[in-house]
Amino acid sequence: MSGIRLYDTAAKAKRDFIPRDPKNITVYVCGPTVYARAHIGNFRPAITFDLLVRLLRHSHGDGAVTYARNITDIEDKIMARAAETGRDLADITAEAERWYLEDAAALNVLPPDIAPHATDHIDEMISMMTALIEAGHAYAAEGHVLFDVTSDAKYGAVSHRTLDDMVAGSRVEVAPYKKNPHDFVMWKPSADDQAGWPSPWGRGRPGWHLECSAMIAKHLGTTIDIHGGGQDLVFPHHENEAAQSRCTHAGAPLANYWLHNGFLSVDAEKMSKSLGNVVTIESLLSAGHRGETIRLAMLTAHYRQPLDWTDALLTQAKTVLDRWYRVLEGAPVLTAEPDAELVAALANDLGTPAAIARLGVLAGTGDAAVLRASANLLGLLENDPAEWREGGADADDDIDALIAERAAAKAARDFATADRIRNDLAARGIILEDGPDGTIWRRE
RNA sequence: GGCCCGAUGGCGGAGUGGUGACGCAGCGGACUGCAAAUCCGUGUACGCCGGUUCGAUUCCGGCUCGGGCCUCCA
Repeated sequence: MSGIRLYDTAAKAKRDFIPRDPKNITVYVCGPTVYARAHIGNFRPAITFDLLVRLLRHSHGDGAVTYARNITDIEDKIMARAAETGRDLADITAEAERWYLEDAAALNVLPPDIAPHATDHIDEMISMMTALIEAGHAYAAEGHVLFDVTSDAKYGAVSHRTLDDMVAGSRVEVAPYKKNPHDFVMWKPSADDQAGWPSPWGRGRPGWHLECSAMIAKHLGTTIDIHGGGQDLVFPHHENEAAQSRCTHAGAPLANYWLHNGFLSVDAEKMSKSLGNVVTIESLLSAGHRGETIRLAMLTAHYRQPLDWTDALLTQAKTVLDRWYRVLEGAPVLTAEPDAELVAALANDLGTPAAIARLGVLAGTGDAAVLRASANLLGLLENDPAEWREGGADADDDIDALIAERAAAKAARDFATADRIRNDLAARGIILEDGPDGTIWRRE
């Protein structure tokens, strides 16, 4: 009994988390489609489920969790990018994947145990489609392979909508080769100049939903413990994954718990290219924000709540981190167990706001070891305190000299000179703090 | 039109059937040559209308507003 409770989208309720096997917990999260710089919204699931995996490892042991996060490296957006740039598809995906991993590392997002690529699993996908066709759950038509949603009595169970609901709201043009308007594509034909693979139904490429089902089955098994993603993926992506996998595996569920993170807006508006308000991790980092600041800002809201991304949010996160790091600086680095109340807060459906409030209390006690251990569980306070304060390795050499000069001026009661030095440094983003042991500086 | 989620002080953000956490900002004080940092103190909020209840922000119903999905999307 782990004491962990998680909100399961399919059950519409918080449920006690009971793993299939406490020594082998499986978690799968839909990772990025690699064709461009990822934005902060893309990293909300990455951070959320990184935290979940850290918590599961804490409660069940480091070796008890297998975490997979896929890379979607074949998709129409990627193909469009290749066509418009004339670049090789593999170049685009390799570059974008490298960017994604760099950004993830900056945010203290641990690498998953398994990072399967869609294009490495074409054979598994073809096997799955073949099995589904044989079982009467899918059919081939005009080079496509489609899933027959009417063949699956449980279709709609994850997202809580029925085929009747969908028909009522449908405004989709029905492709002529579909038996039912809501049948979805698992395989589609590729033109000669498009990326494609040979298959029993002709040269083509997989649909997005199929990739995840095939990769989960191969790497994690028929039924996994937790499947995560953004709330926009509930339908159709996860519904379709669930249907394919369930029908391939004689009714066995794909996942026992479905977790979805809420959406992120920027200055109260949806992030979109047309509004020009897409915020990438890279742009925040080059503006001088640090990954840990971004991570804390992201965790201030509960993962299922909407979060509005603003400069004020980042500023507040930086202020709080500065304060916590001050508690660590100068304190001996001791090992400790994370605070029990903080763990309990996280165990309650990843209650990061309560956990962060608890970190504030711990900082107030001055117990650096417990503060550090507890914050580390959230992927925070992992830097060296002095390096954090000075903001990295690019410190200018003359700061110490100027501080000494100011100290001399102060000793001579030449406060005009002392204040001029302090103001000049402030203009460079260097804040001086006078203490009993002399003056230290920190990055603004 | 259908399905789902949300609405708490200046801002961020928990939580609870019965004095409404915590953080940021603000304000007052201590400290400081003055600041910064730190410490102490401090004000303001539960979208609207009904219902259940001795009592609702918390439960139920309706409404309004916002978000997600129904087509690619974290």
